[in-house]
Amino acid sequence: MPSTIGQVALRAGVSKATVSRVLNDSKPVNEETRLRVMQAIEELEFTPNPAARSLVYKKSKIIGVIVTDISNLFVSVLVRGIEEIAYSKGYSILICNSYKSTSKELELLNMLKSKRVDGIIFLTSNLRPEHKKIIKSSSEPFALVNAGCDKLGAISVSIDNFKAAYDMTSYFLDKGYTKVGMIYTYFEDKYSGEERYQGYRQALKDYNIEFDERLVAVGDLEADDGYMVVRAMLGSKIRLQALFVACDLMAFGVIRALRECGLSVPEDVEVAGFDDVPMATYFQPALTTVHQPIDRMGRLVAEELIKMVEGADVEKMEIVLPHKIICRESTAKLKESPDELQKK
Amino acid sequence: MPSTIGQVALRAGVSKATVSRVLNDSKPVNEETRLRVMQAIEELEFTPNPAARSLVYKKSKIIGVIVTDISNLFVSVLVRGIEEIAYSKGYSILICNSYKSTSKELELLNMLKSKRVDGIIFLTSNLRPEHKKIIKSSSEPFALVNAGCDKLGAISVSIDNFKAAYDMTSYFLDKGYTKVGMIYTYFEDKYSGEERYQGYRQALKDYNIEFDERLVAVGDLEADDGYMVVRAMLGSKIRLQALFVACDLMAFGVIRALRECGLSVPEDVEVAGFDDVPMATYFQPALTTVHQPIDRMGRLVAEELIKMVEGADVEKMEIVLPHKIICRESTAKLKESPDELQKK
DNA sequence: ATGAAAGCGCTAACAT
DNA sequence: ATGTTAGCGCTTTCAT
Repeated sequence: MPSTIGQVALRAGVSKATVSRVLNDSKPVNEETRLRVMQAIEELEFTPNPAARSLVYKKSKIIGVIVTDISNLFVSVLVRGIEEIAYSKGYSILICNSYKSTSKELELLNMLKSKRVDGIIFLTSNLRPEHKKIIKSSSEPFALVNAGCDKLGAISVSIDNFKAAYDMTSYFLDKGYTKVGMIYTYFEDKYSGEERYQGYRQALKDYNIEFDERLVAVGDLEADDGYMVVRAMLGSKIRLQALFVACDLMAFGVIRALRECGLSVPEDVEVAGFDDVPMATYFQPALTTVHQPIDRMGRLVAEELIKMVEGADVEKMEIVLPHKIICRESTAKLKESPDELQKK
Repeated sequence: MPSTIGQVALRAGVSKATVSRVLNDSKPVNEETRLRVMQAIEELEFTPNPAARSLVYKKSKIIGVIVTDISNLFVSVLVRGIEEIAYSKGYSILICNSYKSTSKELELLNMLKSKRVDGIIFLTSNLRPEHKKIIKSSSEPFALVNAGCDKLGAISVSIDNFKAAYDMTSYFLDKGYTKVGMIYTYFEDKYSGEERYQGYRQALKDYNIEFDERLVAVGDLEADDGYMVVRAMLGSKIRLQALFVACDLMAFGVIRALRECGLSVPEDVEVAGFDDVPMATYFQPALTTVHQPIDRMGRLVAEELIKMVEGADVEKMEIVLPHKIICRESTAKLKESPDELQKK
C-alpha cells in the first residue's frame, strides 16, 4: 500500500514525468508546481519504489559483502565500518558468511551476482585461483580485504602483513629470546596468512636464529584452534620463550591453554597476537598485538568500491595502511603492577 | 549485461510466458519444450532479475534487521543465526546499526520501509512508545528480540530475563553473600534491562537482604562502561562480595577495573555476567554467566518472521526460550586449580 | 516547462 | 500446452 508516483501526480495535478523531475531534479521545474508536488509527496508519504528504479537504472544500490564469519570480532568491526559508509551513500549491504569454505564462497559469489549487486567486497581466508578467475572476468567491481591481488582489476585494502609479522617477531628477538614460536594460519595460496608466516621466517633469518619447526603450528583463526594447537604443542616438552599468534582470537585460546599447562603469561611465556580487536585491552593479560586499523579499513574499502561502482576514477587500486605494534601485559615479563603497565 | 527472459525465449524458440512457467513451474509445460528452455537458460547463464520480480510480486525478499551495534559479540552471534536462516529461505538481510540512539532507530525504521523490506527484526536497547506506535501501525511484520511486546502484533523471542536475573542473584545469595551488587543497564521503558534489574531486586527481597543502592550502578552494555562504572563505584570504599553484571562485555570491563583496584576475581569479589558470549570461556577468569541460546534465538526469530511474511499462521507470537546458569572460574572462590574447574 | 508514451524484466490473466 | 497482452512503478526520450 505505499503510494506511487502516479498517485502523487494525480494529487498534484501534474504528470508522472513532472513528479519524477522534482524527485531527481533532473530537469528544471516551475517553482510553483514543484511546491505542489512536494506537498503531495509529503501528504502521501511517498517514497520511490527501489525495485522500479533498479529496473530502469540497472543498479541495485546494494553492495555484496562476503566474509568468513560475522561473529568473528575482526570481521564484525570491519563490517561495521563498511556499513557506516555504505549507508551514508545510500547503499545497502548484503552480508554473507562463507565459514571459510571455498565452495561456499563460490556459491555466494554466484548468489550475489544473481541478486545484481553493484559491487562485491570479499574477505577470504584464502584467495584461490577459482576466485581470481571469477574476479577477473566479473563485470561488477570487486574489492578485497587483506588479500593481495596482482593485476586482477580489484581494489585491495590491507596492511603490510609481511612487515607487521616481521616487526612483531623482531620485538621478541630484540629482547634476546631465541625460542620464539608462531601459530600461523593455514594457507594454500598467497595471501595475508602466508605473508605473516614469511615475515616471521625472515625475522628469524635476519637475527640468525635457526628455524625450529617444533615451535610453529597451524591454527584456524578461532580461539578454539589456538587452544587445541597449543595443548598439542606442549605435549612434547619443548622450551618456549615467546609465541607470536597470527590473530588475537587464537591468542586468547593460546593463553588459556598455556595457563592450563601451568605456564603463566607473560612470566613463563610471552604471547603476542595480531589484529588488535577491541577485546585485546580487556583480556587478562591485556594482549600485545599488531594493530590493524580495522574500522578504517572497512570504511576505506567501502568508499573506494562505491567510487568505482559510480564510475569515478579510483586512483590507487592497492591501498596499504600502516600497522603498529601495541605492547600490553602479555609481553611484559616484569615485576611492575598491571596498573603501571596500563599507562602504556 | 545479464541476459533476460526475452533472450532465453528467443533462443529456445518459445514465448516469454513459457520461460516464466518453467522458471516457476507455475503451469504445466511440455517436457520437450521445458528441456529446450532449461538448456537456453544454462547457455545464457540466465538468472531472473530480482528487481523485475519485486515489482510484480510486491515482495523484496529482504528482511531488515536493526541492531544496536554489529560489533557487539551478542549481536554478531545473533545476526549470524538470522542470516543463516534467511539465506536458506532465499531472503537477504539488510543490517543497520542504531548505536542505541532512539532517533537513529526511528530513522532506520523509515529507511527500511522505503526500501520495501518484507519484514523487520528489531533489537533495541529500549522499546520506546514511539517505536510501539510504528510497530503497531506497520504494514510489514515485525519481530523483537529480548523486548517484551504487549499486544502490538509483533513476534518476540527472548528468555525470561526476570527469572534469569533472579536465578543468578540467588546463586550468590545461596552462597551466603549479603553484599551482592549489580551493574544493570539504563532503561526508560519496560524491556529486558528492567526485567533483569527487577529480578535482582526480587531475589534480594526474597532472601531478606536489604537493597543497598551503593552496590548498584548503571552501565551501557560495553566493556568500557563496565570498567568506568566500577572504577567510580570503588571510589567510595564499600564492601562488595559479589557483582552481577547485566551483560558479559560489561563484565569483562568490570573484572579489569576490579583487578586494577587490587581486587582479584574470584578471590576478593565474585563476578557473573549475562549472555554467555563465546569469549566468556576464554576470558581469564572464565566468566560465570547466564547462558542465552543466542544462535537459536537468531534462527528462531528469523524463522518465525519469515513464516509471517509468507502469510503462514504463526501460532506462538511470544516465544520464551530457556536460560541456564553456567558456573565458571569467576565465581569459584576456591583453592582448586583452574584445571579442576575446567571440568565444570 | 510540461505531458504522452515507450520501455526496463518479469508475471498473470486471457486467449487459443 | 503455448502465445499475446497488460501491467507492476519508475525514468526518459520525444513532442508540444
